Amino acid sequence: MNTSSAPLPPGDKVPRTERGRKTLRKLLDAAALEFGERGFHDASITGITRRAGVALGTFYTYFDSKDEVFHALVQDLSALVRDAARKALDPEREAIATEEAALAGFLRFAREHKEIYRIIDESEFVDPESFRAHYETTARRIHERLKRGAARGELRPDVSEAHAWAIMGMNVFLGLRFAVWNEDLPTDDVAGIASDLLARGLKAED
Amino acid sequence: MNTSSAPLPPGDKVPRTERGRKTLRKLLDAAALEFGERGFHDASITGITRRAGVALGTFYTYFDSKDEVFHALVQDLSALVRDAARKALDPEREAIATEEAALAGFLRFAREHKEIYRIIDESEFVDPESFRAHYETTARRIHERLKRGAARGELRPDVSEAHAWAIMGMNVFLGLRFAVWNEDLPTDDVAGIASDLLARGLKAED
DNA sequence: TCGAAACATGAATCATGTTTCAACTTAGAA
DNA sequence: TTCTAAGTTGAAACATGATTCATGTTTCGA
Repeated sequence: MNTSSAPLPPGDKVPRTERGRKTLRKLLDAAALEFGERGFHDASITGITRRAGVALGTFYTYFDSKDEVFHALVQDLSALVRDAARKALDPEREAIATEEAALAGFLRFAREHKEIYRIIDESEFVDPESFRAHYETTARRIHERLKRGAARGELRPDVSEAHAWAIMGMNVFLGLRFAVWNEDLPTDDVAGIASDLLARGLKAED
Repeated sequence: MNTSSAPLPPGDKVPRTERGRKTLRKLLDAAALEFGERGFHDASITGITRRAGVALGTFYTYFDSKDEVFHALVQDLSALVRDAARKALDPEREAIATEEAALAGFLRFAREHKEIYRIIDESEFVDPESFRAHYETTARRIHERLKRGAARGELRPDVSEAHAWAIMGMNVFLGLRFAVWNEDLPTDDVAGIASDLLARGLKAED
């Protein structure tokens, strides 16, 4: 299910052979399923190894603990989300259209990977450092884009970190509502509404 | 710490005497502390009863399980948040100023009650029904306000559910960043930036 | 003042699921 | 071929902490 090949850092237990790398990959993919489906608390190592088709003990060849897989997983998935969003970008595009494209890409991704969404959300409680890092990095990236837009004269010159967090929150909640919980509106429509909000605000036409 | 007097519904274990009601209140307040500080998983019933100053067994006079206290707590706190936001409202105010006031109230509240923030967030995993209900209710309330603003001609006539979710997401993430994680900007400044975004969008002045 | 219903207690029981470990298999270098 | 490091196995040991319950204590209406 997960095809990222980014080298995961599971402490000192890095696999040394091809077989090892494959097993590690199987475990991570199984963990994504297990955690995504049952949540951290209800997930069990047994469930992970069963899904991965390996014995219970094998798990401890690659991870020191339940918390550690979760951490590795968040790193892995966080990178996936980043890539998905980045793929939707085009530096030529105008600033607000860029945000629209990023959101549209994010929504499409979220629909395909609802588990990922849940896991990153849950990292707030299981692995707070990663959670914080994930959102701070994301916000920083948005802020960069906004500043670039301002420099080009497309956006107001006072775009700030708060604006970036506002946009990110918007995106996350729109994703929750229109990708994870319900798909009653096309992703492009949702992204369109959001970008229109960024462009013109909500005021009635004068 | 919690002064709400809303009648909690802990199943069939409603206290019948004054003493009982007091103990229940102590347990709920203790639970808010324990869950807020350690998260659902790391929180223990022992921790709750210790904080409440009662014996372990007493807990089960009022709740059937750990999940049930958490549920009762989310109901309790969700009502608190609602009240806090409502208090900041004034039907006379113009639509966007109303949203600004609501956010400002929310941010102040979040700074005072960081645990509450965490607990409601964590309900996504421990008590998904309540989580969903909390945000759907909140979004509905925002949407109502927006429609009222549109009817008064202050907002665009096409304000939608998506707008409500966008605003809610904005508020939640601004709360996370500028109330829970860091207080480096006055709540009113943050609310001002957000309301300005709603009013004019991000485009450069023409 | 009395008795029954409420409430409180905390040691003991239980359930669950993580982690260890000693024996075994596989891969691949010499 | 042979040897060794890497990888695999799953039953058993452990840890943790949620519940139970039999025994007091308190409250309060009659």
